[in-house]
Amino acid sequence: MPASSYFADKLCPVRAKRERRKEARPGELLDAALDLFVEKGFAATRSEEVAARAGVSKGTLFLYFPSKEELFKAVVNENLAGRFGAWNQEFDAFEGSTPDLLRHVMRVWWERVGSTRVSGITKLMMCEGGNFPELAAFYQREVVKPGHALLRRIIQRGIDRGEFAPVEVDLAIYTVLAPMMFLMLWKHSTSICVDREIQLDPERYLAMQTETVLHGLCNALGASRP
Amino acid sequence: MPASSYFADKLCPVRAKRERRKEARPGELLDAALDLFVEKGFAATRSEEVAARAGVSKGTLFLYFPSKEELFKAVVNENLAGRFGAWNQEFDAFEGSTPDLLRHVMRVWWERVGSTRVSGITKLMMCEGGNFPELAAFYQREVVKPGHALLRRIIQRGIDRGEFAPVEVDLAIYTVLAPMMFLMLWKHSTSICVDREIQLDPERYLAMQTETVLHGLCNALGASRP
Amino acid sequence: MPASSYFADKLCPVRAKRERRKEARPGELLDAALDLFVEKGFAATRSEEVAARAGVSKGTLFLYFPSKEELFKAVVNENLAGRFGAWNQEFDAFEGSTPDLLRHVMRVWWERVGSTRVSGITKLMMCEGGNFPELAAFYQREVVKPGHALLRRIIQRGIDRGEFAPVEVDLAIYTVLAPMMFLMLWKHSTSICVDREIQLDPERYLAMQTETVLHGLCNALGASRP
Amino acid sequence: MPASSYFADKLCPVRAKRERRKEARPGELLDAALDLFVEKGFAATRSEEVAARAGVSKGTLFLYFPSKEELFKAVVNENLAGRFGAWNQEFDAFEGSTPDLLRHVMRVWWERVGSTRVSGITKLMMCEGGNFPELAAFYQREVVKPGHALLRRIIQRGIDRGEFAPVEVDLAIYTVLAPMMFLMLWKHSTSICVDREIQLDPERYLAMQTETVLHGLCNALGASRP
DNA sequence: AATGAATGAGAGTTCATTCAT
DNA sequence: CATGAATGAACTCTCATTCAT
Repeated sequence: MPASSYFADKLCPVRAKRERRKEARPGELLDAALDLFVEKGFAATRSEEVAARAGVSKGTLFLYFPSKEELFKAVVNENLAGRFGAWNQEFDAFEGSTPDLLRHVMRVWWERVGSTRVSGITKLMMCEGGNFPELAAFYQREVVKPGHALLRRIIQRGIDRGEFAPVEVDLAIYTVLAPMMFLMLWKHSTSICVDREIQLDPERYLAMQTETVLHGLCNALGASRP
Repeated sequence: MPASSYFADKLCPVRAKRERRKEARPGELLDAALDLFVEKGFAATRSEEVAARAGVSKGTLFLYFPSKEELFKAVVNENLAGRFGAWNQEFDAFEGSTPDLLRHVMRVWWERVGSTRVSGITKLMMCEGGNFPELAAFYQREVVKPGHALLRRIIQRGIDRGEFAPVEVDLAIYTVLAPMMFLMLWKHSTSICVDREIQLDPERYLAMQTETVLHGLCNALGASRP
Repeated sequence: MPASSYFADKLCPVRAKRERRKEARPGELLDAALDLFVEKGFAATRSEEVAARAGVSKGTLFLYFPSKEELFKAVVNENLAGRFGAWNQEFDAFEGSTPDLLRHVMRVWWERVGSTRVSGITKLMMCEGGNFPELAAFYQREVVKPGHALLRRIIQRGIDRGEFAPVEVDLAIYTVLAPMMFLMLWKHSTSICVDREIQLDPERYLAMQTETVLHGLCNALGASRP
Repeated sequence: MPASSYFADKLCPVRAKRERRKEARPGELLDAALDLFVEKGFAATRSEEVAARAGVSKGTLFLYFPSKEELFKAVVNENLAGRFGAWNQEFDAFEGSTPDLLRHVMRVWWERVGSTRVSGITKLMMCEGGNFPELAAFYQREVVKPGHALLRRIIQRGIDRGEFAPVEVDLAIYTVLAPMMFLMLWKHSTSICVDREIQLDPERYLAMQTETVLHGLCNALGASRP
């Protein structure tokens, strides 16, 4: 579970209980907000409920976050935007083949994002982005762009190393993205599934799609119909 | 574009202006409602705005539909639920191979649903179903179930005719559904796309996925892990 | 059942069915209105429902009565205000003792008003008069005043003939009125009664109260404070 | 005037202004609501007006009472339902004869209910109960039943002590109730009274009716016609 | 720092009345 | 005469945000 990194968490060994709670506040609020945003969406989540779930009063929420939109942005930072630095470093350090890197990336993505609450944020943005242009712009800038850049570098790495065919990179990004996005939507759209989620095994689905994608990338299937 | 079949439109060459408007009203309202529901979602669409777009006043809307929820249900009936009868007939009459039938179905689906406003309804249900349980139940019953049944029959046809491997049918349904659902989401989540939709050519994407799926169905890839 | 006397009902032996219906319209509307006003009250009765019960359209109602208030006034005229003329004549012609006249009046009132739907109008005015000042004024003028006058003449007759003590007439009126009004309220307040109206036998109650009142009138109990 | 006992009012000598207001709010709102319900009835009273009369905004009202119906129930509790406990105790402790007890009860009822705004609630229920079934049921349960029980015990006491004839108790209840209910209706139906309420002196009316009722109870007049 | 009472714009829905046909 | 489609003001209830304490 990501700790509160949006608000400084300077380490300090000795700390009174009261004070610790105070410093934990933003994190608790972000945690509650993530829960509720994912469960109900942005518009349908009431500020008061976020506060209640974090164990504080409505007023306190607005003490830390000047508006519901800013709260949402903080949630995005905490759980997605703020983590690209580490991810980029991690993947840059990868030493194996690019197909293996891509397999690794998709597995890791599933573990850290896809299978967690965090994937609900992406679903939320797809659903409500149109109604909250400022949030959409923020998400674009802070999540979509870095995410695309990350994938672009990987694909470019494959092309540069001769492991991938010289595909059109911007198109290839979406080939990789598509199965991940579908899984997120699926996972959070319980209302549309018939008999609980027995039907779709996410990990098998993802593994299969990964291979399909790799097949395409290695053989330039994405560029022309066979 | 589907004509108003939800409300009877008996032909009658001579017709007073007022009366014609009356008969056109439900259709106009459903049309406006579809637009707005797709654009903003269910909760964020204001009844008055639907009325305004149809060129009538707030009160008139409630003359035809007793509540916003019923309006939505009527939109679903008009554009999805009410059309399964014809689709079933059409596909039952297909005489070629089952792989060709599946290719036909997916192309036709794209033409008539996926590429039109109607796909926005499915996106909407995935996004807001959780907040409107009655609508979710209605959609389940009137759209999801018939849709699954339609696909199930096709897949079963393939198995029966020895064209498909004896895959687990309920699982296979989702393999077919996945790319269609992804496309719908994608199309209606402009707020998340970077530079307009240059990036993803839906028809190419769909064609490719169709072949992948068919490959899986014909070789039972979905039945056992490679 | 009082026929439509508010609208002229000139007798005419031969009449086409269509035309008769036309002339019956106002009466049917008044009848429906009486039903609904008594059942739901003035404010809670919807114009459309009155029309529907009379078998005509909303528009037709407003063709005969320019507003809901005028409709109500017509109902009052038809069932109460317009009948004082006949009642006065009838009671003026009474030849027995004044106590017997009073007994007769109260019995007759119960038969023609108290026990019928019409008593609901009085209840309605007591309940909603405050919210509809114009109706209250109309009812005052057209029903309360004539009613008081009717009773005043009877009581005065008793005094003049030496049958009643020289009571304060205006006070005595209310002594007579009270049990009648209570009965009306009671009859139309089913929501407050515990086990259906088994408990109160209106006729016995009225008979008893009549004797009590007569006792008071004959012995001037109402005339001086003890 | 009944103090706010529906909401606890723990005494606390020192109190910040804001907090004092908060504790007073429910009482102020109930007070305003009683005023307006009595003046206009339930349906015709607008929530916003209640709030305004209590000196707060629309929203504040709904902070304390989740709906107009609940507000009404609270008013009933505060002014009627919640007071039967004390009344029962008080009357149980009475040591005189049962006729004196009944005289006392009726006098006390007039002082504490009949002559106050509270009697307007009963009038309101008689007028609008039919349109608001849930309120009617609540009033039945919380007021009518306890009220009947209270009277039943008194009448039974009289019979048990040989002071009353062995009348049918359930019928006798209504004999006692009738004059009280008439007075309430009368008092709140100003719109029907001719020249202000000069005409009916409630206390004299009640005293007279009390004696009539007692006469009946002591001599079993209620059981058979003389 | 923390509270929670208070606000008020805005949503869905109802219904008396009008008027073109 | 008769219709019923259309209107729009009015009503109840919600919730993000403010601010005195």
